Amino acid sequence: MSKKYSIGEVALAGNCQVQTIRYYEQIGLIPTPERTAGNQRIYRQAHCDRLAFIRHSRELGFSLEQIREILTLNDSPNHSCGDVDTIARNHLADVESKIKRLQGMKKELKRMIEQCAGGTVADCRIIEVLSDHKLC
Amino acid sequence: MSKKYSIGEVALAGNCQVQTIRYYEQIGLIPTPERTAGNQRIYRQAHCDRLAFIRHSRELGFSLEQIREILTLNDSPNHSCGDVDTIARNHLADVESKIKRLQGMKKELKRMIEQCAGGTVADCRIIEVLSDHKLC
DNA sequence: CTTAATACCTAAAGTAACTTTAGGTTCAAG
DNA sequence: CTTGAACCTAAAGTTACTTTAGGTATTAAG
Repeated sequence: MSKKYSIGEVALAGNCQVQTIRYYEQIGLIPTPERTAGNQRIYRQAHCDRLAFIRHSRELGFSLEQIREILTLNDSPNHSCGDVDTIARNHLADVESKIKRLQGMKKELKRMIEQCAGGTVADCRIIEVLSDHKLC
Repeated sequence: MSKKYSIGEVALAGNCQVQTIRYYEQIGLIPTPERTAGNQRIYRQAHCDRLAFIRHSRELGFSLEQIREILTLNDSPNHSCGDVDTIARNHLADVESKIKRLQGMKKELKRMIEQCAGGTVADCRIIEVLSDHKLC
């Protein structure tokens, strides 16, 4: 049998809180683990991998329902990859647009910091710059 | 006086729902607007700009409290620029880290899409790629 | 001028994805 | 064998909205 891990160890490795793991178990995203004689959860490598996948996907901006979808497909692996592909492609477009806008914001913040040296907020024009109005 | 807008027009321009605007008003992020004789909200350009700023910032991942902070400074423009500078610098660091992580995501999503080309999920390495386990 | 379809109003409850709190139990070090 | 850290459950709280329910206002059509 593979190595055993406590919930605390798994949380540390998965970069989340202990309660978050219990929450994922509660909503059925992670299978119920074995328990010790004293009722404490015992995890194995497979649990760690699954949690890592979930946490990583969350950081990539997938919703728990999207993740559940992918995991379900993965759990019954005779599905075509196309569904996953569609989800990933949609997300890629989203990520690229976010990067673009953040780069714009970065530029503006830098400009602000430079210009801001010593005046008052009246000269700062943050909102004007960032609201970027076209409609209305 | 500047042009008047209904809440529906402002919502459309700001890319959000009508209720979201009322919510922002309720939590004090947007000033209470004038009303028609029949009690309906009337907005001006300044409201639209403020909403655009909020929505834009939200899309870029800032919390309402962070946004409130910047707006508060902006609303009392006799603050020294030092306050804004500090906030701006913090935001800049935040933005830069967001960009970095999004670029990581982008790379992985692209890799996912490539690996995913046409097979069944059994051949699909997404989960392997995304779980990316090192710890545990 | 009246009617019907929209768009608007308030207040309250619901949602996602967690986090915090409260009140215990178990485990591991000394 | 004790004590402090880590674990347990159940429930309530949080953020940023969205949905629902039950009305009122505005506007285009007849």
